[in-house]
Amino acid sequence: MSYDPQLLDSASHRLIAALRGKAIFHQGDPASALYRVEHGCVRLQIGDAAGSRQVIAFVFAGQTFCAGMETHWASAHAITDTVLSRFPHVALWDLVARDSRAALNLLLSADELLTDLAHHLGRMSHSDAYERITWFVDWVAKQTKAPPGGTLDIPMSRHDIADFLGIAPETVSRLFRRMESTGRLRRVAPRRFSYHPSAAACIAVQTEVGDQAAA
Amino acid sequence: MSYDPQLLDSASHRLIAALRGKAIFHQGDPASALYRVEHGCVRLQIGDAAGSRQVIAFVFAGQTFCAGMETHWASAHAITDTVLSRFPHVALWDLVARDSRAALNLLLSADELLTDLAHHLGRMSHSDAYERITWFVDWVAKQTKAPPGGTLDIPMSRHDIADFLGIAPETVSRLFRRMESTGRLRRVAPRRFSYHPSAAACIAVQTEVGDQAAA
DNA sequence: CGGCGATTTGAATTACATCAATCTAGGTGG
DNA sequence: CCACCTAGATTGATGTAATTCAAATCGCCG
Repeated sequence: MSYDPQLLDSASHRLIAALRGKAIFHQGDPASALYRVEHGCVRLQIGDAAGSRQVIAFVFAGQTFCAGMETHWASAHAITDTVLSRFPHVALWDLVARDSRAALNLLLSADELLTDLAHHLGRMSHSDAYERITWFVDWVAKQTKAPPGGTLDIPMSRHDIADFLGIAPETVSRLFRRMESTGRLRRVAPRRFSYHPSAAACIAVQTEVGDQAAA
Repeated sequence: MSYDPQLLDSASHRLIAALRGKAIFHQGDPASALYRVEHGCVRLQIGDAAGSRQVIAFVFAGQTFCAGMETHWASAHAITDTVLSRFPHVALWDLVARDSRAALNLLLSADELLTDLAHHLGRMSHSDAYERITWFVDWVAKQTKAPPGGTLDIPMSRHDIADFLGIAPETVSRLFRRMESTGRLRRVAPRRFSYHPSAAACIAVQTEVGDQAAA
């Protein structure tokens, strides 16, 4: 028994588009719907009074998201040009009344986000910056179904990645460079790489030897 | 419209006791109930393969908790001798069928934990260790309704606090010492303090002057 | 009283942030 | 179509908060 996004299709909804960088909803605004990403990528974030920003999650095609039942506890922004399905709350209650599986489905999807967040919290504490970046790249590859050896698009800015992983943008930049030197990534365009997950360990050793020779 | 823990009382449940240090459930075990802390304090945590531990939340009297609908994504342990109400899932579904408010109540409580976790994530990234500790102490004071100027019990170990805030136990110890030097806390027994939240800023300045004189 | 885990303290190290200066790509207007 | 322009990205140098390792101390419980 697991989460089934297709179940939502029988609820009333409409497609909406959001251009790159545009807000889908703002932290503090009243919440009235649940969303599913059909195409593109969305960023969920909270901001505090001091102006600092925490990116809570990136949502790729196929995933649903919301942030609060009554008031949005986070903002949502389109990272790329994005197409969304919007399911108003009333349509969801209607669906739940017609199909009891839907209620369980909603609870399971909420639980899924909770689990993700809990594990992300653990990663923030117990992993160093390089481990976080490598995890992040592998995670994006999985979300976008990028094949090993193929092309990997990482559509968000270095700043977004930094605010997600809790490190400085400069450090993100440096660690991407490090991943390239291990052969795990090769840059083919800005925010686009070729992805070689297996190349990590062995080439790292070669590079160390090379570094010593250079020094 | 907000969360109402009392609504649960009309669901079938029984009281259970957990001695200090005992597990209430384990990460990975099948989940079959929701719990409410009647007396004492509970720790929710996840552990990874490497043996490192992330404390997700501390739950005080009056709060409900669970970790997953089907499988527990975290373990729960009693920090002090604890009394719990256990609400089996079947009793909850029964309640939901009788009282439609209950379903919304469950969703709201899940959302509350999600919000807490999101803000905790932000704190871990954007606050330094001392800010985290002061926040934590103030938070425990609020949870346990400790009055300013009165006694504050902080029942969890330094290690638990460290794994919650993502810092080393030694650092926790040093920062508690720092809070004592500002007058915000005075130690009256192990894990028991007298609590002076307003004393923070002004006495901190006095201490700096004193430090300079001593140096 | 003795033992053992929890806590505290100290000294040395380091990973990361910060500050500041380029560099690059993509969009815009002439 | 090209030159500019600006936000994002990169790179280097420097500082520091917090970890780590190690040792002493405390407090609880048998």
